[in-house]
Amino acid sequence: MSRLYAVASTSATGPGGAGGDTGPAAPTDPASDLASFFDDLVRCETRLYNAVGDKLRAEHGIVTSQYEGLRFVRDHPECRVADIATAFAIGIGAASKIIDRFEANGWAARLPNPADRRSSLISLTADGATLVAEAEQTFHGHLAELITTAIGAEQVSAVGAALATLRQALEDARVGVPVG
Amino acid sequence: MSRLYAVASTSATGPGGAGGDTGPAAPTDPASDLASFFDDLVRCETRLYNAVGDKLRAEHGIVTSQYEGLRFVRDHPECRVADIATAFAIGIGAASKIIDRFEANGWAARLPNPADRRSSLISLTADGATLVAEAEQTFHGHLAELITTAIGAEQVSAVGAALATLRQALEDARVGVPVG
DNA sequence: AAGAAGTAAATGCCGTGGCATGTATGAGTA
DNA sequence: TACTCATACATGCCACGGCATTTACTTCTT
Repeated sequence: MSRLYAVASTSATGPGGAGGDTGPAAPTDPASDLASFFDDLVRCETRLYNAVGDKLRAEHGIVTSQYEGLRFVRDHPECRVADIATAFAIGIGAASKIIDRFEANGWAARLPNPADRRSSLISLTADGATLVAEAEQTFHGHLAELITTAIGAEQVSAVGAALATLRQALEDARVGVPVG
Repeated sequence: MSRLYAVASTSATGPGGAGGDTGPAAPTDPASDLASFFDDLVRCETRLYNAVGDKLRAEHGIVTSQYEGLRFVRDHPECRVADIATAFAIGIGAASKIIDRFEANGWAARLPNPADRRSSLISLTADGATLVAEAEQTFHGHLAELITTAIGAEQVSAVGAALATLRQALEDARVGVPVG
């Protein structure tokens, strides 16, 4: 027998969006709206993250989180472990382990921090730089394929702007930062 | 000293690759745009997911993924393990283990499926229904607090519509579905 | 009917992140 | 200096998901 997929609450608000019909009663219940928003956000993120990761693994032997970490270290040379944790809203321990693996793979190195011997300055090795440069091509290409076939460039811009605003607000308020 | 946070957005064309950029006043390089879009999407998702999870754990002893699973089972009574895997774009094994934990906690039960003895029909117990109803209040309240203080309702609608479209496209194309 | 092939999901191993704890170092104070 | 407190990180244990494998059942083919 046929099964329902992800019908759930969500998307039901429909493309009409702005107008918002919603059949029987309330035009747009704010709580439902936010729940749908969150749901769609999480589902899009999961699938895009998975799909890009599949591609990155197949072509470069890394996954999305590693790609993101490599790119961050490249763009922030001599960063510290805590910087990585902050940027990705993960715990310090997790960030430390990410760098452990980068070092084990020869992609990055911890250099002594002369200003503070508790921490290290992290930078990519030549291998790491090569890897991330190659992976970036794959990443951009596949992302474009996935997104632009589904929504238009102007929607990407609009959503991107709103998400950037939201992101900034969450970061400023230190929302959703793990403890350790 | 204090370190930069996640600047990444559009500035990433840094050293090395400079080459043929579109120029200083053209912030709409499609590849960069999509990368920023993805980055902001992932960061927003992570922080919201973490923040809501903190609240849910504090007040109900569950985390976001469990809340989502409970809500799905409530909204899809007699669903099967595969339905859960499909809805959340996770593997069958992971979905099976989620239900294992729900059962262990007394929140859901596997009932025999008369139409196919390989699978079970999953439904919430009374405890599970109570829990998800309570958690839903927390979820909605906290989500509203986090989002509406950052972006306006019309932006939520616009972004939500675009994300719903994207989500639908990704689901239709079976993008980002794990194997197992 | 019998065998082959496909499907649903349970299980094991592994990698990864969260959280708690431990350890070294730096900063502040008397 | 000595003492206290805060910081930066490393490490250990646990929970969870991906993937591979296994088991039970169903469906298809002949």
